[in-house]
Amino acid sequence: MSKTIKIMLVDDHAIVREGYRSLLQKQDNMRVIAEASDGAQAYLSYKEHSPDIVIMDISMPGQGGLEAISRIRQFDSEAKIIVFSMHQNPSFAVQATRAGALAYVTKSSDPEVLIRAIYDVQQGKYTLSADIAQALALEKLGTDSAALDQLTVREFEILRMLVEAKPTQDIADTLNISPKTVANAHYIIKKKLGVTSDIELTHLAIKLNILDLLTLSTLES
Amino acid sequence: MSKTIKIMLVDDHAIVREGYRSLLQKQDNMRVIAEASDGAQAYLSYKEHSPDIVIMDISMPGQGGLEAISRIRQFDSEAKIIVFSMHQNPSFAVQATRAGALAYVTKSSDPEVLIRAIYDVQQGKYTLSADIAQALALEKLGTDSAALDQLTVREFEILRMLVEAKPTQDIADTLNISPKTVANAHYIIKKKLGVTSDIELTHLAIKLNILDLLTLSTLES
DNA sequence: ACCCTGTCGGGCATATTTCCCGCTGCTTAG
DNA sequence: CTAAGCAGCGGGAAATATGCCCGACAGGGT
Repeated sequence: MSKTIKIMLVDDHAIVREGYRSLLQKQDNMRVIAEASDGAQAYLSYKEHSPDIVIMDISMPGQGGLEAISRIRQFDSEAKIIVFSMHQNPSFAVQATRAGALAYVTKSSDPEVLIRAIYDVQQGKYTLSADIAQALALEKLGTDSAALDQLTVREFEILRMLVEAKPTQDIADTLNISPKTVANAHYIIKKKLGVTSDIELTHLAIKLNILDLLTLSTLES
Repeated sequence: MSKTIKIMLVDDHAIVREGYRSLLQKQDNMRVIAEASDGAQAYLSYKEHSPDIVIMDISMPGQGGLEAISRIRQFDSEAKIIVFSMHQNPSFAVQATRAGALAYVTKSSDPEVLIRAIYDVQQGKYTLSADIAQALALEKLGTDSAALDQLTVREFEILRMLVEAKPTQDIADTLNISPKTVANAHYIIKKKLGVTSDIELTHLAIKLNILDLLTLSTLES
């Protein structure tokens, strides 16, 4: 434990970065050397600062965290990235690790879980927070749809944008690919998930907690 | 600036509470005197500590923040509550203020916006973060929930089946009309409601409580 | 080197959407 | 009674989207 671990924080909420910093300052062998508030910045900042560990949120505006993880790992295949997410859905963990993350910790975990994960990842160990590990285990037991895990990282990302009702053109723009590719992915996604209409697709997204209902509902009154 | 402002924090993510604390410590006239990680705790803790200001997240497990706000205000109609949420959706702000919050600040705002809100609320002023104020203004010019009244009875009937992902053919069969008519109605409905995709249509249906989520969600965890 | 998988997009036949139209039947007002 | 208006029904035709195919290319693993 002699060497100082250099850490980069990526989260679009300033208050959360404040929290990380405050938390990590209490560990005398960790230092926050860089921060970013979106995926694109994260990539640039990684190249500039070469941190030992990246702590990254994956639900960020624009080109999200998964894309950033891929890009960073493409640049440095040794990059050690911990995903720190609000999503309890194990499929997010699956996609994150597929994109190249070494750990997945939920924000509802105790702060010490994150600290543990940093040490583990530093030593090259893979980590899942307890709640996710359990959910993943349940999913394995055949229960419900691990159907999402059939999707590739890219497809998953496109799916998330699709079910937020983003127009094909917008998706193509943010991912810098052709609308035709998005349309093809759209088709593949429906095929893999076994649905035939966009409405069914949306239902599925709700069931699988990809679509955050809280962002839409809140009615009655 | 003589009196110290006593603050209670309510957020289910420990890391975010850490962030608040770190941030507020920098203000020498504010002190965090209590914390809670869910709505029920928040209510009990409020009664015990009588803070000057409550900073509350509203997307929490269980009975959530809105419920907690109502309960607290029922107990103390002078309670000063700031909602600090990740949701940019203005209807959250509407709901929050309806429940009795005096301010709504998004987590993507600069930390200083929260500090400002604390001072404002302390003086009884109502505050919205800039992004929400704008979104709310836009919403006024745009869609409103009475859009449904534009639909004829038949159209409404077809809409309900559509958003349940019933195939066009099935709808035609149950209503004893031609699939072509259903397709036409489908088109008219989207046009009247001002949406361009079926995914948007489904979102709208959820917002307007046409689609009964309980029939598909099976939520847990 | 080789295969395998993921990503990207062109091609193209088919299906759907979009918008127009005309027809019916029911109400309401003049 | 009669015209006007609206709901419902569905055909036609052009514009788009979908479904499914393909080939290309890059990176990883054996």
